[in-house]
Amino acid sequence: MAATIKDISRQTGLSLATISKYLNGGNVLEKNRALIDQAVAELDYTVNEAARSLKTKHSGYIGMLIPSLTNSFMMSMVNHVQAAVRAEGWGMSLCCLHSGSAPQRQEEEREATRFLMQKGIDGLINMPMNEDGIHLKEVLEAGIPVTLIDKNIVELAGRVSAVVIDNVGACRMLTDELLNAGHRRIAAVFDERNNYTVSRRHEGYRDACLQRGFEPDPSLCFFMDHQNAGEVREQLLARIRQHEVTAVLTGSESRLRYVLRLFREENIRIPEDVSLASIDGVPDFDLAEITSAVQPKEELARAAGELACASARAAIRGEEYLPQLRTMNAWLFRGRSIRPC
Amino acid sequence: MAATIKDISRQTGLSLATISKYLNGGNVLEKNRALIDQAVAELDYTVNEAARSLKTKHSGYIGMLIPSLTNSFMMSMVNHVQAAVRAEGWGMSLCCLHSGSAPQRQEEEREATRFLMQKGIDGLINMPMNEDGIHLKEVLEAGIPVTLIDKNIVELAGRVSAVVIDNVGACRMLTDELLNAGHRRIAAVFDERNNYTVSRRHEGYRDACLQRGFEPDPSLCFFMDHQNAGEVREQLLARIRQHEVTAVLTGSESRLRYVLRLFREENIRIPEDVSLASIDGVPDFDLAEITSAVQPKEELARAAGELACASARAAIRGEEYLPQLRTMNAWLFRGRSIRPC
DNA sequence: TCAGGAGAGCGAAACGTTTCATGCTCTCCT
DNA sequence: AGGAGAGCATGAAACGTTTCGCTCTCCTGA
Repeated sequence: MAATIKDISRQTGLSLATISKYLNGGNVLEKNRALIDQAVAELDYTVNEAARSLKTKHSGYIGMLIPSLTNSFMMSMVNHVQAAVRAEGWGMSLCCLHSGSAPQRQEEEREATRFLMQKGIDGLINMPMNEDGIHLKEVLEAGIPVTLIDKNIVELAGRVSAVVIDNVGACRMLTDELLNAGHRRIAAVFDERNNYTVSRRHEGYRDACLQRGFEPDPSLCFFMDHQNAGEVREQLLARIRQHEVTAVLTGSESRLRYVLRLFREENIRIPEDVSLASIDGVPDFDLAEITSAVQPKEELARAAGELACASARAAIRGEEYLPQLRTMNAWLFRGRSIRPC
Repeated sequence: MAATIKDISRQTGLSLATISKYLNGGNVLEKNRALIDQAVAELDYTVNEAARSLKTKHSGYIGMLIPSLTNSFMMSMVNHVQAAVRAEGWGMSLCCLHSGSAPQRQEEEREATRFLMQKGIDGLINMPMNEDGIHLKEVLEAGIPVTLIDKNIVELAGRVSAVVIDNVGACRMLTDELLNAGHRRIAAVFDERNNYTVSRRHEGYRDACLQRGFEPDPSLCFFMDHQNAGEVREQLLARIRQHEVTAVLTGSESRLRYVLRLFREENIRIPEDVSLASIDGVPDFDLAEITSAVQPKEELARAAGELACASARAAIRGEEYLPQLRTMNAWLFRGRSIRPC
């Protein structure tokens, strides 16, 4: 049976209060400190987290809730959030969603949030599916600090922390790269509409074009979801074949993959037949050498982890903690997927 | 302030014991059931897991401990273990290692095991770094059931459950595929030596050759680690250039990636210059079309998750649970990376 | 010399459950 | 009518911490 503080008390002759105080960083006399240390070592004592949780009302866990775990971006987030959080002594309780359609996932996200709350978390790191943040309402009401990662929710500004990429800048940078190579008829393939990230990226794409004095052709801008994949495919192929499109910009790893597969199936060569640039390469971008905006994934994740720990600590101590918004920049990887036009 | 069982007691006039019993699936009178249900709904009661843990000595968490989270295999494991475990009502506490070298990782694995134990877990799912399972000793002593995933530890047979791939069969199958195409001088590139999975895979490779009546040339079999990467590279290239090797077998996703990068850098074409087969493709194997043994990742992970939950439940109930060994088969994906020799 | 205060230790209560032993109330049978 | 026994309900103790309010000791400075 595991030793308890009572056993330490018995062995040292000190009271529970004193021992608890010392174990939590309080001051005790040198000789008592030695006594306790010795007893702890001999009895192989470790604090019972359940009892501590009951008393202190915090759990020692940071929850992490993400919409899926099927691409290297997410993997990196999980990996480095975990590292950051553990380095500060917190456990990480992970939930990833599995439902197929977006509305189902939104519902699942609400369930999963409740699940994590129920298990007990001191802070929540979330890449939200519900763009309105409805699922975070009760989390915040319960006084649990929330850190958004990769996707911000404007309605919650000032109430939650967030760590995001400068999506506008990243997409502008990529588009500029294509524009500099002389391309003007640039198709863009984004994820589904009505999504914070997507709209920022679209904005960057449009910005870059406007700066060159032209409004991008809206019919070249695709927001691809499960519904319209086939349609997008046809449109895109037709435009490329008719040379109405000389370059393609993909707005995410998943869309890049889709486009790469499409090109391969249709024997469209990069960059001979069409130039390509993308936000985020596939993990082995050095295999494919796609020019891409590389997100500082590790920094992003670490920052989120650290922010979450800091705010959880503040919440526990009852201190005020003001939510932070941190924005990071992607850098440009120049591959061989663009040729001058 | 969150409602407690006492509030329910006050509102319904029933005793704590009755309410607790009902909440845990016990029998109460129909009218009391209704009373309690109503009070729970009105007060928005949820059980305090910390208090429950303190009393029952279990935490509601399954720990998952993996050596890294940097390839799609691991990602799949995490993703589907999480799904399986949550479906049964358990939380998942994730730890992934980050140290560079193998000995450091082994030490980190021991630390991380202690960390998880300290946080409190009812079961542990582990893909072990320490091949001797030394880090699992105190876990088992504490009566916490362990489920190994992907790598078995023979010394622990009968004391832990395990879910693994038939590595021998998978590698034999791949080697056969190369042999059937007429290849005889097949180089093999495995992960570092002294590793359960690696030795099984090597066995499969050797088996297949022996069955054709020849012992594979040991100098064509590479066990690549951080130390000898450069050497392996030179050797392998030399052999290929001198046509002493007509096909390459890679023993893992990571080694496949290494080889693919190497070939690209050196302008070695697949399958024109050399044939290739691999355990596990890269995630987009349909891009690369490498003939590979595809592991049933999802089934593997789900089985591990379910096994862990089942044994945790048994341990909690104080029932005997006998550890299981489950072996799964990989299937062959025929790409275009092999040409007849 | 003595008031005042800092520093350390202590006892007891509290956190919200579960569970054991006991007690009560019916029902049903003889 | 009386008794056995099934089926529920209950009071109280226990799980292992933390923390509040108190006491005691010892030191400082006027």
